[in-house]
Amino acid sequence: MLFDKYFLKTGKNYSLPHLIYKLGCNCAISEQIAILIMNKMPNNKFSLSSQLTLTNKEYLQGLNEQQLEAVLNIEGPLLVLAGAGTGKTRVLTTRIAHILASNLARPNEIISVTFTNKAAMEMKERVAKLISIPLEGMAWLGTFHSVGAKILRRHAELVGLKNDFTILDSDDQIRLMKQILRANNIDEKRWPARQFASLIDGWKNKGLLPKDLRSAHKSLFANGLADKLYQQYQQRLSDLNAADFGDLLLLSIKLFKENPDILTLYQRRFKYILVDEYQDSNVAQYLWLRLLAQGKKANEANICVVGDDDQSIYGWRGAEIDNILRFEKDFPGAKIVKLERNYRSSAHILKCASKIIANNKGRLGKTLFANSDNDGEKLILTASWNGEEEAYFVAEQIEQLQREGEKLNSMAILLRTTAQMREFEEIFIKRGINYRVIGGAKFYERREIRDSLAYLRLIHQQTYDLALERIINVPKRGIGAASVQLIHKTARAHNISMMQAIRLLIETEELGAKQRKTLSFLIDQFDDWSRRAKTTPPFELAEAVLDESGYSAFWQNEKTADAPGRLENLKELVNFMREFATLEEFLEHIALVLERQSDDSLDAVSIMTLHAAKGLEFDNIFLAGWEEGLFPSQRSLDENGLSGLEEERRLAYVGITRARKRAFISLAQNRLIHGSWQTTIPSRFIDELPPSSVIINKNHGAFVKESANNYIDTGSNTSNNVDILDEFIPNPNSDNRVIEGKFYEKTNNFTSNFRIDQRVIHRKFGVGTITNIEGRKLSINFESAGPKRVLDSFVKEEQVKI
DNA sequence: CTCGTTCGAGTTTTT
DNA sequence: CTCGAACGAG
Repeated sequence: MLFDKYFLKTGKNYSLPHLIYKLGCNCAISEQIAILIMNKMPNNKFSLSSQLTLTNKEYLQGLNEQQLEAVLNIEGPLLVLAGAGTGKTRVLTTRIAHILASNLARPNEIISVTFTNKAAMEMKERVAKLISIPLEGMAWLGTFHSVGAKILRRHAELVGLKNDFTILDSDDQIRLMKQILRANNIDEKRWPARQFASLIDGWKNKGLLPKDLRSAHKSLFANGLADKLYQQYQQRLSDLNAADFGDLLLLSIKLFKENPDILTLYQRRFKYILVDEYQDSNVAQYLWLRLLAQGKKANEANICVVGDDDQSIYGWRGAEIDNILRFEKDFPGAKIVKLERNYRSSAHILKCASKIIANNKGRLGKTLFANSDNDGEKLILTASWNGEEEAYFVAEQIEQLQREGEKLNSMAILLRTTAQMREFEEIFIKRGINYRVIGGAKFYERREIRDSLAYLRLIHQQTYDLALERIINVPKRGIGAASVQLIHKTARAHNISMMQAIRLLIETEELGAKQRKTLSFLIDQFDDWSRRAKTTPPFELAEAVLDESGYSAFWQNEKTADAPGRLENLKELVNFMREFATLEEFLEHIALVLERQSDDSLDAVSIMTLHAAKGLEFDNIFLAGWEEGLFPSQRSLDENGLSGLEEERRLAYVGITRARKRAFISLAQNRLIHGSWQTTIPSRFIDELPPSSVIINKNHGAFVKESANNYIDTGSNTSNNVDILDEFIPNPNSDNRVIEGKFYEKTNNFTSNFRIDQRVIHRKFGVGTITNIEGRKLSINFESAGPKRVLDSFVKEEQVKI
């Protein structure tokens, strides 16, 4: 390079501005040189500050050396290994800002992909904040799937679709699958549609079309018919002008492979490729990226991937940790930047996380170090008698933190399984601690939302049979399986949509008189709605449809505990639609990006799975259920052996690194699993914690021993955590245990936190009012079910669940 | 066609 | 235990 020559020839330490002046470079090039100099000079004579003065770009302010290196190295392949809490998003967004500000590409010439809508949104907003460019400019910043869909829509006809193809949700997918299995006379008991759907999903994640299946794949389902069924499924999708999630990438790959001219078009267009959370990418995503990057030689590809091999926790869903491990091989000469300065957690917390993850083999190897000098608080380890007491401990601890001035918003409970959530919800309701459940059933996966969307899709596109099947008898109209079968048969026979088939059938005698009348009315309604859709704003239309179809009334009449919540969700959906000018525009976005943002204006503890916690951070983290079999999960161990264990360990790493100030790990000695009590063994991960950063809490029900100190600081104690813990494992025969100095009896004399005249909700009986309380037994007068006596743990206070 | 009952299965789930 | 799907009686 020119610079190399110059530098070697002069051998002098010119000031950077001087150098640049001499070389007459423009600003963007000069930054490259700054980096080169930094690398060339053994003791880094050019300080960071001189570089900043030089570049004088305010968006670069405050980046550390590694971050700056990741941002400024824009030419050629780059792997950024970003440990937890090291400013990964900041690097990505600043890098985009830098490319744009240096006029190296226009916004629509940068493709940057993420896994979640949330991450994509955050990036858009942060880029816009760094440099003032309009958000719409970043047309190719989005999730893998939304970008894939965008490309696919432009060339749909080349893969057997029309450009207005529908994106199927997993519900529709299963429905379609069932039809195919039925048509092939396959025993649905022995070969469930759900299982086949997940198999196909797995194949699509691996980039496999039906023709690519090997016999080992085929034999996994229906005695070797798997490829035929998969083929039929793809054919049906094409007939329906629909694609499932997997297709968005798989068909894009197919499109690129079969049409090199189109691929070239995109390779030229995308001057820079950026990928977030690369450790979570699967084979299909890898192939897709590689095709796009192949416009240039591998060592010149402008592809920048950011990720953390230690946070790869989606292997069970097809993510290939190998993608990140072999990036250097795929792109020879790739530069690797490690971000290891952690701005989030205290030193003790980082030590715990690092010690655990160090037990994994095959890592790229990073060591996080804390940014502050203060070691912070040690991790607190607590054993409880059972799950209920564990939740009790957490609740007490939360209240204690609250008394110390911590907000509920600063706390989160991270669990391995969703099944563990119930116990926490129950105690929080009893104690009046606000909480929110993150993840779980997604907004768009809820029945009421899917039903509403089916109506709207059908209004937009009357040929969308799957939607019609979904709502033809919702609310109940007296159109049962027999009628649907007949409609189906007629549609197939004439090769028309089901809606068309109904139009034919209501002119004949084939249906019962009642059904004919009902369907005729329904058809008229849909025609009317479709007409109105052209002039009415979407939210108004939706409101009218939900009302006129009787769908809202259906939930209003339903007296179950969740009915009010569902009505709330419907309102929310209608509200959300206000942002859209046309129904089409709304539906276009809905399949990929309907998410409910949580309301942080309310102070509440968050409850979520460890998986859902990735990317989030809280001051105070509770990690519950650290028991062998539960965490690490037995199934992971059984099915994936060592690699399964390592993924569980990464999950532990993710969990601990969510904490800024405090982390609490807890376990229960006994746990109710599938209805029977099991004695547990503390998780092996507990043994992997560094004793010098852990405190064992014996001020809890599990610990019968009296002691002046509430905690044992293991300090430099050589014995491992579990041995120490063992000393304090409770006596199973003792019913009375000490919690925070108070006498707490396990069962009978428990006073209920409910009060007479309080309004409560019961899972089965619905809403009612408490008339009497005896210990834990409540007498309740239910509005629909009448007076009943139930245990307090079966009812919840009537309130809108957040 | 609808409602009630029994039966069986049971991590994690970014799109 | 606790949810859904499947089946049989009105």
